[in-house]
Formats: sequence, structure tokens, C-alpha cells
Amino acid sequence: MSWNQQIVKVNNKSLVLQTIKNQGPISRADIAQQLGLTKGTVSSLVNELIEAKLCYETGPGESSGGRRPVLLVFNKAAGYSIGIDLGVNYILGVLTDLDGNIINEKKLNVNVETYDQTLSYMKNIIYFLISNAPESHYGIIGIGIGVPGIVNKEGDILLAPNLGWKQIPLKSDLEEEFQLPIIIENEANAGAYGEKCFGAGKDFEDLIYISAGIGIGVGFILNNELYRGAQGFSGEMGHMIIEINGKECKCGSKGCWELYASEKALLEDAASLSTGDTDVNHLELEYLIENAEGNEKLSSLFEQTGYYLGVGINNIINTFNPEQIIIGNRLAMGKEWMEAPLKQVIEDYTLKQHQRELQITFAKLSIYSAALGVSSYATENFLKSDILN
Amino acid sequence: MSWNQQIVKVNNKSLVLQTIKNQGPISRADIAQQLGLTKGTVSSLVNELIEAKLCYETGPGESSGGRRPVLLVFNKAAGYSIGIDLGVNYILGVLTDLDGNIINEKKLNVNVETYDQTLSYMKNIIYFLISNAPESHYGIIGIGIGVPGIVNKEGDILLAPNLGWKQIPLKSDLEEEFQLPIIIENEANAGAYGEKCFGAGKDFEDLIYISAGIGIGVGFILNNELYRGAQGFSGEMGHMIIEINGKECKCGSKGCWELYASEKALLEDAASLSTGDTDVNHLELEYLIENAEGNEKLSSLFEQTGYYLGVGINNIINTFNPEQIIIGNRLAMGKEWMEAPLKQVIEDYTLKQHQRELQITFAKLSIYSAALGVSSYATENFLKSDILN
DNA sequence: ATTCTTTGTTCATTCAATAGACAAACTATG
DNA sequence: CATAGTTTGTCTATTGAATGAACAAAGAAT
Repeated sequence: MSWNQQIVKVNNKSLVLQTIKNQGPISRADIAQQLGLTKGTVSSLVNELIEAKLCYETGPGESSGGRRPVLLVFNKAAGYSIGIDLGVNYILGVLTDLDGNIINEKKLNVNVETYDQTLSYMKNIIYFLISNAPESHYGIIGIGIGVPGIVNKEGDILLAPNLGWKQIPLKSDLEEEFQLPIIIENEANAGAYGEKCFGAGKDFEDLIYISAGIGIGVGFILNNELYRGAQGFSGEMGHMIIEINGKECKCGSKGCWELYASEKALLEDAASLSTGDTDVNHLELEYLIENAEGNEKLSSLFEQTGYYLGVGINNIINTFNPEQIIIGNRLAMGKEWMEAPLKQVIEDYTLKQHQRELQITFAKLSIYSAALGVSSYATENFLKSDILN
Repeated sequence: MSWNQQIVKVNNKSLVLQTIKNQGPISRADIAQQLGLTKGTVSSLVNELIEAKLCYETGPGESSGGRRPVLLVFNKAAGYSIGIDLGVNYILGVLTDLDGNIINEKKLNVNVETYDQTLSYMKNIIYFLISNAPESHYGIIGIGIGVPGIVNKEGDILLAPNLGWKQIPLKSDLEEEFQLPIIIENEANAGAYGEKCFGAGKDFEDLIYISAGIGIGVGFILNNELYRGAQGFSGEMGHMIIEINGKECKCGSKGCWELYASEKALLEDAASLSTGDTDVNHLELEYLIENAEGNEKLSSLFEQTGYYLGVGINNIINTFNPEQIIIGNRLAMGKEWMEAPLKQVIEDYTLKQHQRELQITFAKLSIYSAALGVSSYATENFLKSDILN
């Protein structure tokens, strides 16, 4: 609520740590100048950070005409974080250091069915990652889970249509099992955060991440922070109406964006192409992408999806005026075919002012966006926690 | 950048002032308990606020079993703020005290034409309000202007289609004239802020204000703050595509929301009703509303507009997961006819989770939303400025 | 009349940042 | 190579904002 000296100290210590983390190796003098603190203050804060094993001194740096500086680096191995991407037909777990480097990973290609079954898969992955983690001062500092569904702020999954789940107390189940800080996040939010921290969105403050998979979800980074909405359900833009009286959607509405621009829509259209070869096994996105070259029907299907993606993105841009749009999740694999028609829609339709200084890119972290996002979120929570006291 | 004792003091003083402003009359002891500060700290901060004329002691309050408290009240007359709503066919100016009460107002019903002409109207209104303002310690503390167009963060109007303006340096022109802090804000943002401070949105943290007039603009209050987008152009949702290959829009796109749900759309449809009575003078919203009763063609036109408004609002809700939607500006006058169909669309189409704990209302401040919003914004800037040092 | 509560002030204490002095370590220069 | 100038990092006295405890004033309760 109110402010006092202790809060000042914690905030300044956190700023010093962030500076070392982002710009290290860096000297005390440089930190002081950048943050506008005195050298003495920085010295004492750094000493506490060193004592807490959050950073350490490395060799001396280059002199710039005087005494050589002692360089400080962030101790990325002070602990390890776990991120899980719970997909519809896979579970991907990563163990990362505090800088977000993947140290270990495990992927299970399983179709999610019952919650109990899936929970046990997840626990196995987590136990595997924990038991193979390197020794460290803080050990495992937290676990983040990205989930394709509607998650409230308490960490319950209210609804995950593509998993067929409802009302799942995932956070408390995992807290009970692991006695560690647990973060449950919508998969699009997780992806947005991942790309913001490590991927295409590194240098941007206002970006929108579009998770185009079986369905479409959207994650918002506004003013450098994830925006979750009043109850935590923001970003369900797959159900934005882009065609009044359009196709009927399972959600009860009509003309929803994801009926036109999702992987599911693409696969259904591909099936109805009925080239005689309607073997359902071939109807996988990977297969379609491989075979689009030279197949005009298929490639124009991708172009159509790109067009429809562009329509929704037009709406997003006019709404948010973001600096950057990142297209991620499985459909991003079709970049080669979709990028041109997508950008054409924006150029033709979107308000000109919004197009200046706007970047539209595809995700850089491929399948790791969401897992790295939640892992990094857990790390950030840890670095802003009581360890600074 | 970094933190120190002075910042702590300013923040605490600001908190004390806000507490007095929102909850006054209140005692020093109550403030201390609420903010978690000691009585001594509050005492000394309050004394400085009294010295700065920002609050004063009023009579003693009721005893709760001991010494009677000295009650403090915010000095709403320490200065006055000016808010201007620049409409397409009117200019409304208000002078408010620091609590947002309207002390004086002046409305000009003029059709905006050239910038120079309009600027001179505005200056006249401002001079009128300034010269008739009561004596006060700080005098006029700032001027806010709400503009129906795209405004950048520097206070230039980049584009105001309904005024026919481009690249107008409004802020610097006014600063030069009045030597006062000037705030230029998009009209929808201004309205959102007004309703948040004084109207339907008082107790909400995440709300969306829909300014449905000739065009449609939208203002976002997210986490209690106005969100403006990367460059300040957020909320241009009138150009959200809700019908692929729909009607052509002047913006270059097709199927834009405001082609279906704005006042302009309604008027055009009404004109094409051609009941023989196509006198253009009658084609004013006020006239249509008055005559809708008993006129089925007209009333169903309003219902249709309500339906289309609902479609866009559905998209907004699924996107933002707000606590509240406020429909404002001129179309809000048609509440009687539009509310039911509008809410029906939401009930039928919007994801059920988002509907819980969601309120959809019409603006409470009627034509004053925007003017009060910018005036209040100027006030807030003043109360968080150097006067606290 | 006495005791207990509550309010608001005062003052010594605490603690984080600051400013400035200083030693150590390095560069540049004649 | 000796000297002067720079840069780094530490140390110490000082500043200033919040704290906590004591206390007087004012009222309630008995």
C-alpha cells in the first residue's frame, strides 16, 4: 500500500539485478551511472546479491583510461525453472536456467484424454526434469504450465474445449504434489510471454501474439506486461465474429474467426478438397505443408488461410495499435505460403497510421514459445520474491 | 528510474491526498490505519498538504469512545480545470473544480469547418471559462481537449476524418496561447476516463467505453488506467471487420463495424426507408428517437443497430474479458430501443465464462462524458505534479 | 471523580541513499 | 620512467523519511 525505506531498497536491488541480468558482464560503476544511484549504494546492493548467489564477480574488464572494472555477471545457474506446454496431442516439458536456456527437455506425443491420465503424464515429466536437474543453490524455483483453455486467476482450468475438460483444479493439485510455486497460464499468454522474453518480441513493449493452432487464442503484452482481463480470460479472439451469419461455431456463435483461419479450418477444407486421397492420416498440417509446393489447390488453401488470418489481425491492429504482431503455434509452420496474402490484407485494409512502425512476424521459438514463456514467468516471480530481502 | 527517500515521500503524500479526496471527511488516524503509515508520518504529510492548500481541517467528527477526531477534507476549490469536447457539430467546454463538479459550461452548436475557425471558437470558449472562473489559489491548472480522431502521444491530431483535418499541432498551438498544461486525447479515451471517474464505471478496474456517434471509437480502461497503444492510436474499432466482403468503407476496408452500428449507418438506413418524408432536416437522431414509438419501421431500425452494436461488443468482450461495457456518445440516446436486442446478442453469442460478472450499461454522464474525462485527466496530472514536492 | 479510549504531536531512533574523500589500479604523456 | 590524470570501488559522515514510543488533549464510561 504505502512506501518506506525497505521497499526502496528491494526495488533498487531488483533494478540492479535486472541490469546485471540483461547487460552483464557489467561493472558497478556502469550500473550506478545507468540507474542514477551512487557508486556506494550499488556496491552495497551488489554485495548482498553476491551473498545471495544471484550474481558473481568475473575477471576484470577493459580499462577506459583508468582502473580496470570488476565485471559482474548474473548467476544463471543459481536455480532452475520448469515450463510445461500442455498441447492437445503432446506434452512438452523444459528445464531452463534462470536465463531461459533450455538445459533439458522431454516431449510426450500423447493424445490427451482424461485429466487423471494427463496429470500423471505431467507429473512424470516434471519428476524426470527435477531429478535430472544440475545441483544448484536454490534448486527448482517454480513450475509453469501453459494450457489451451480458459484459466482463472486462481489457477483453475474452467474450460478447455479441445481437451474436453471442465473445472480442473490444476494448480492446487500440482502444489500438493511438488510443494513449489506453480503458475497456470493460458497457452496464448504463455506464448506471448515467451516470444517477448526470448523471441521475436525481445525489444518491444506492446505486442500481440497470435496462437494459431487447432483453435486461435491471443496473448497481449501491453506496456511490457501480460494483460489478462478482469477475470483472466482475455484473448479468446478465436471467437471474434468476422462474418455475421457465417458458419456456425461450437461456441454457440456464428462466423467466428477460428472457423476460417485456424488449423482445424484448414484441415477441414483440405479434406473436402477430396483429391481421391482422403486418407485421414495424411491430413496433418506437416503433410500438407510438405505437399503444397506445386499443388495449386493446396497452396491456395494456405493462401486463403493467410487471408483470413489477416482479416482478424487487421481487427487486432485497429484495436490495439501494437508495435508488433507475432504469429505463433502450429500454423506458423505455413509461413512460406501465408505470409504474403496475410500482409497484403493488412496493407489493403488496415488504417495507414497503424501500419507505420508496425512489425508483423512469425514466432522465433517454434514449439518452445509457450513452455519457455511459463518457465520464464516462474523465474521472474522468483527473482522478484523474498530472496531480495 | 531508481528509488530514494524523496520518491517515498511524494508517493505517500499523494496517497494521503487521494485518501482524503476519495474518503473525506476523514481523520488523520483513519488515514494512518488505512495506509499502514504511522500517525506521526500522516500528521506531517497532512500539514504540508494543508500548507499547499490542497486540503483543510473542518469541524471535529464523532467520537468513537475517545478524543474527537479532526476531520480533513479535500480542497476542491484550490484550482479549476477546463475540459473541451470537440464534436463534429458542437464544441462543449466545461469548467470543473478539482472534484470534477461542473462550475460553468459553454456549448457552441457550430459545424466544424476549417481548423483556424474552430481553433478560434475554442479559444473563445476557453477565455470565457477562464475569465469567469472563481478566485483560487492555483487558478486554472490545465486544459484537456477531447478530439474525434487519431491523436499521437505528442498531442498532434494526425487524422480526424469527420472533421476533415490532418496533421494539426493542436497541443502546441494551445500551449502557446494559454501557457498552461494542455492534454489532447481521443474522444473515446476521454469518454472512457470520464465515465470511469464520475459515471457508470466508478467502481470498476477494467472497462471498455464505446463511443457510438457518427463513427465508432472505443476507449479502454485496463487495470485502472487508460490504454493508448504503442503510438496512442488504440481503439479504432469502428474499423473492425465484422463482415468479410461487406459494405465498402471510406477507410479502404470492407465490412467495418461502424458501417452497421453507428449513428451514420442508422441515419442512412432511415433515409432509405423513404416514407415519403425524406426531408433531410428531420433526419436527426433526436427526431428519429422521438418518432420511433409506434413506428415499426423506425423502431426495428434501432433494434437492428442494437443488434449490430452487440456483434461488435461480443468481439470486445471475448477479446478483453472486461468487467464492464459502457455505451456512450449520441447513440446511447437510443437505449430504450437498442438495449434489449444488444443484450440478446451477447447472451446468445458471447462465451459464457465472460458473461458472468459482466455489466453492460449506458453512459451516465450523457453529453458530458468526454469533456469531464479530459478535465479530470488534467486535474489528475496536476495533483501528481510538482505541487507535492 | 476516576479510568479507559482515541486523537494527534513530539522526539529520539533506525535505515537507506547521498556526497565526498580516498586508495587502488590503470592510461597517457613528456 | 616518473608524473599527472582517470576510473573503479570502498568507506564514512550526513541527510532525510518513516518508525515507535511517550505524551498531552479531549472525550466516553462507570
